[in-house]
Amino acid sequence: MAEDIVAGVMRQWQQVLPELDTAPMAVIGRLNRCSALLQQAADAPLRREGLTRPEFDILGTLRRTDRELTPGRIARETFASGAAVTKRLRQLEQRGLIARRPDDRDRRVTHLSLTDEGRELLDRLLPEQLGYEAALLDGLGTRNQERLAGSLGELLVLLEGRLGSLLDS
Amino acid sequence: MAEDIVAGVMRQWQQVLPELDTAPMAVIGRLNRCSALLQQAADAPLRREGLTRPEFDILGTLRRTDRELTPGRIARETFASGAAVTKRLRQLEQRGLIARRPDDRDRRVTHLSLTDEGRELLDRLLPEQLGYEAALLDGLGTRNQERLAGSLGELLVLLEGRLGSLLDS
DNA sequence: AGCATGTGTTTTATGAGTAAAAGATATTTC
DNA sequence: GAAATATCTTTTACTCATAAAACACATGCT
Repeated sequence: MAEDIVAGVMRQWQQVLPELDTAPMAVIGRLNRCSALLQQAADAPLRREGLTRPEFDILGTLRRTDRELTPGRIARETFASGAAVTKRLRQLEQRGLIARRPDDRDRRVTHLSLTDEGRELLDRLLPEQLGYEAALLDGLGTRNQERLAGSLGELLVLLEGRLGSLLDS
Repeated sequence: MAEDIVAGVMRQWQQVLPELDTAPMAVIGRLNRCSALLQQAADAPLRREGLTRPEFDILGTLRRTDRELTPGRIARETFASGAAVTKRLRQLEQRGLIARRPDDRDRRVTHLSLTDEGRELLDRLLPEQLGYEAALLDGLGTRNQERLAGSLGELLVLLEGRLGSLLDS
């Protein structure tokens, strides 16, 4: 069983400051490091199509909600700022992957939807992307993946809940 | 047991594309989301001291390796670009937290170390930071944290190993 | 000795993201 | 009906990170 980078870091701390409780690093440090590596590694299929991950997320959001969405709604759904969404939408529209439709009653709002081309690209790319990600996780073992997914789910619920109470600190 | 955001997204996909295998999302999607939330939430003690997380990492790296390091070495150790390290070192030096020493023989290289002030700041801040992170994880349960740390360690070993073979794709 | 090579650091140019302000228009209130 | 208010989108200004070029110098080879 090889040692990962974070374990090495924790061992270093133990030698220099033996009384330090480094336990949180085992979870948070590894989590951040895994995320960084995955984000760098896991988007290869997307990049081949000239899409960034946030752009892909917008296409996916439109596909899975299966209805028109406003820019503001997309911003909330993808946890991005309005400005970032504006830029991505412009880019996606220029590529012909999404289309705008003005609202009938409220001229401030526009509704976005996938074009046929956009849907075709996504439906082709998504299984490929998921397959690639599955390959990255291969070697963990199905049982381990399930446990990991479960634990992360609990943690995520915890963190989402705690977001509200973070305004205090 | 509440449902997390990723579970909701997976359910949406299941309704629109029932044959899609969304299993990787359960791990990778949650992992990325947790990391994003943690990075936003977990650095509060640092920010109070006017330090960014990457700056804090540099101080920590110097402290735990317990010897002088070159900028290049720090860049590799903290997974940052050389340019980013240059800027952070300048900032930390101006604040008097680190000191430069030119190499005796090779005038290209400089050696960096913590000043007394830098070490004092870190030794005060690190336990506080770890305590804060521990509080964030509280509610998961010790057993769950250990399992999570173990699974993430395995995944990390896997991903680190796979980094070399990523040049192929 | 002198020149090429390699290594380590810093600067420059560029791109991406965000917060805050601006712009546009509907809705509410008086 | 007019003015204030609210909401949604887009633009602007700024920060931060990176990649690539530029720079500085030691080392190795001839």
